[in-house]
Amino acid sequence: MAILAEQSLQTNYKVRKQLKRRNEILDAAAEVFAEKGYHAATTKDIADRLGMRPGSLYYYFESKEAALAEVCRLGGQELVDSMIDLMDGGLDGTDLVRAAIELHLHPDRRIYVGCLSQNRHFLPEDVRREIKAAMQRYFTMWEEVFRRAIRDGVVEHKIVPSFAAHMVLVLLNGSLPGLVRRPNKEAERFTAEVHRTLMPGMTPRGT
Amino acid sequence: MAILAEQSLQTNYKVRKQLKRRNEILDAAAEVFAEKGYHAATTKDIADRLGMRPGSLYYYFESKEAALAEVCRLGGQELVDSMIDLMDGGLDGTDLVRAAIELHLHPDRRIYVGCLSQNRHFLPEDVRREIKAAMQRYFTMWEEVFRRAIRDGVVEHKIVPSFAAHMVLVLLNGSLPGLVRRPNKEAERFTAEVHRTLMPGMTPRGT
Amino acid sequence: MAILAEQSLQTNYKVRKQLKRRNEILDAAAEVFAEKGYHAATTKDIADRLGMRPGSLYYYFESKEAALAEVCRLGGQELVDSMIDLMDGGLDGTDLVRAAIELHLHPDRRIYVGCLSQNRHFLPEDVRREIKAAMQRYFTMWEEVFRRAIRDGVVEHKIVPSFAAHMVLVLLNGSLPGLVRRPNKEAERFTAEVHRTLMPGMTPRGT
Amino acid sequence: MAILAEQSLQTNYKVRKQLKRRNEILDAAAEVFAEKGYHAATTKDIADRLGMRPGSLYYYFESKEAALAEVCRLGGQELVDSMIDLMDGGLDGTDLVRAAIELHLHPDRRIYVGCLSQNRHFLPEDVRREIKAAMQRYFTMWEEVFRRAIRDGVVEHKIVPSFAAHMVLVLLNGSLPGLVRRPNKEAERFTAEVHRTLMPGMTPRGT
DNA sequence: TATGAATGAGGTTTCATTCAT
DNA sequence: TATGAATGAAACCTCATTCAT
Repeated sequence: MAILAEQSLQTNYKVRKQLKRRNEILDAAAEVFAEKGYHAATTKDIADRLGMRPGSLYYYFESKEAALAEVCRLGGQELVDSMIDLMDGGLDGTDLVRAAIELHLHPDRRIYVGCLSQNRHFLPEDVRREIKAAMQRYFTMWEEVFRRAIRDGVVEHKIVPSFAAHMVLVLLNGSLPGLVRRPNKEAERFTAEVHRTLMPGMTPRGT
Repeated sequence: MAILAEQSLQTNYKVRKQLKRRNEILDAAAEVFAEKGYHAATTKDIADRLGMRPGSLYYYFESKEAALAEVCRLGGQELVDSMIDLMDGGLDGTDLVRAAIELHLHPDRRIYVGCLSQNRHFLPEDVRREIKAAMQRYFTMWEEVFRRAIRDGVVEHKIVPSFAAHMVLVLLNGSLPGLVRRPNKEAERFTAEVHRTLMPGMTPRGT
Repeated sequence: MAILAEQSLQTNYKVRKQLKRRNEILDAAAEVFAEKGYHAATTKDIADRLGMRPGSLYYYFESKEAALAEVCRLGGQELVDSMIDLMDGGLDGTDLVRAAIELHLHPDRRIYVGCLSQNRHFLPEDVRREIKAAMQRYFTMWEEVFRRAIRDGVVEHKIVPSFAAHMVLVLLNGSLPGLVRRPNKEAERFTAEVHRTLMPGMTPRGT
Repeated sequence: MAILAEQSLQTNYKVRKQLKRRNEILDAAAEVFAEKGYHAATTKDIADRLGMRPGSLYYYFESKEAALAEVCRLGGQELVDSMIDLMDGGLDGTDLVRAAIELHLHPDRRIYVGCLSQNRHFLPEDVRREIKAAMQRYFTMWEEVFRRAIRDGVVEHKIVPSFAAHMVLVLLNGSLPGLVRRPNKEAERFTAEVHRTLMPGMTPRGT
């Protein structure tokens, strides 16, 4: 039994190590895809960033496309999950909107979200459908964010939640490529500025 | 002399015809580049849209990259020129902002602007610099738009023109891919909605 | 109308020329596949035999696999068609068997049949099914050949047609790789010898 | 001395164990090579069949090619050795031919012989020569089988031994791929049927 | 003016092989 | 003794580009 336990520990360690490497590769892929776009990015670009040879990537992924799929899936999942947490978090008014913006631009997610927003169109039909469903959920929650903000009186009630959500997302996604591979400070400043510019505009007058 | 004149006329006609074809090709290229992105777009995609064979494109352009350069140059030029006209046009307040938005999304320019905003990073250094300069001028005029709007009291004076310009452009460019190859009605509706959502948010309170 | 006719002629000529080249490539592919086997054969092997570069093959075929599929399809079709003609040709007894052997080893078909018999297992499911159906028909006709030969008294009635057909085909297919790329004389001699060795063995005693 | 003897015993055991594993690998390799052909077979295919990883095979073999060489060598050796035994065994007439067929299709050898007959062409020159020599001897003994069969009056004297040998071998080898990985019953039935179909055909009339 | 055919550079992918552990 | 990870050569394939016609 002692041996079994030891083996299990070692196996566990190996699996963890492999998963770690896999994630490093995913990170590199996400970064390159987000920066250059899926088609302009080569497997060599990804490998270079890891000090590997292109062929070695295939030890972890079936294909370049499969890596893209995984990045997009993870990105979507992350976005949805953390947004669910956020909605349950009891924030309200302006704080909720700001937190949602921060969530979208969060450094840990930035490259995944950037990759996702730019390149999901290149995925095969079935994966695309899956991703689309996640993004739908995410979008719905953004609408809810604005609905709550309106309810809390920090956003003008004439504003249509779905359109506001659309605009914010375009705005954030469009700014992502510029933020990838930049110091976090810059992103934080950007977040603040988005919030400062957006919110007063949406705030009801006479407040 | 009569003969010479005739020749000249005919030459003129031929040149015009050639130029027309060249423009058709530019349109097709702009469209495909805007839709798929430069690297995902193939010369065959472009040729197909014209009922041609890929090789024939090279009668009009030195390379795929040269076509991209031309599209971007023209797009930038167009944007700058029409913006200059707009600034000289005597519009003020809300009308000016709305006109600037319309200008950016104008059907005749849409694919060129869409191509430009997505793909200029892929151009060789020298062309990129040229394009960048044009975009700088364009950006400066957008700042001026907001400065005037603030002066006219239709935009909150706390809003920073440069940041407002940046956001509007990201917003418009990010929405372009969804508008290419769609009926104009949709784009018009979109323009209106952008304006309606954006402006109240920027309008000073107590007005 | 004169122009149209001329165009049509030219088009016709071009199409014929393209088809001819395509067939040359199919021949080369069939030859290489038959000699080395599908997996050992490289696109370079095929291209070399044509004085081309590997990439150029893709002007005519979607993939190496598609070329294999086409070769197998054509080989199967040819075998079935010519066997149908043979069965309708009024030959009987020994002549029929000999003609069927000759048909299978015919120089025009040799490489296609050799390729088909060796490599059809490597085709994707759907093509394989199609080929299998053709081979089934072909096999059935071979059974009929032996049935007629038994009826005509030149083959012992104790012999089971299906098994005889199986054996002859294994024998012929197994000999094909050795015959590809050899002077026809040799194949003719081989055919004769197969016939001479096979038939007396199958002939009823007391004749 | 006691210690030394113990060590020696242990070493002996280890060597035996290693040799056993080596043979298991050879079996797996032979099987895969016979089924798919040398080039279509991957080291992973072989390893999978043994519950190993491809890299581990290299503990026992220098290369994939070396494994093929070994399989072919062993197959050829086995064929020759057992054929020598057979020729010395005092069988005659029909029994000899049948025994030779059984020998060639014997379950213990099937995959080795199948691999050998299909893939020896892929071996490097020197090994190929060695194998060829063995096959020559084997072939010569098959001729002798037919010569004896003719002498014993069970095969028509008009039949040329060398050609008969060639045909039988093509027939048997061509049937091998279909028999690998099938229950032995089937192979036995096949052997019987080959014999039954072949022999009456070769038997002299008026017997 | 356009095209059919070919090219070659460069990309993705496979896989036998190596080696530290 | 076996393996996980990596490698690199070589394969397949794509596509911008050329050029004779």
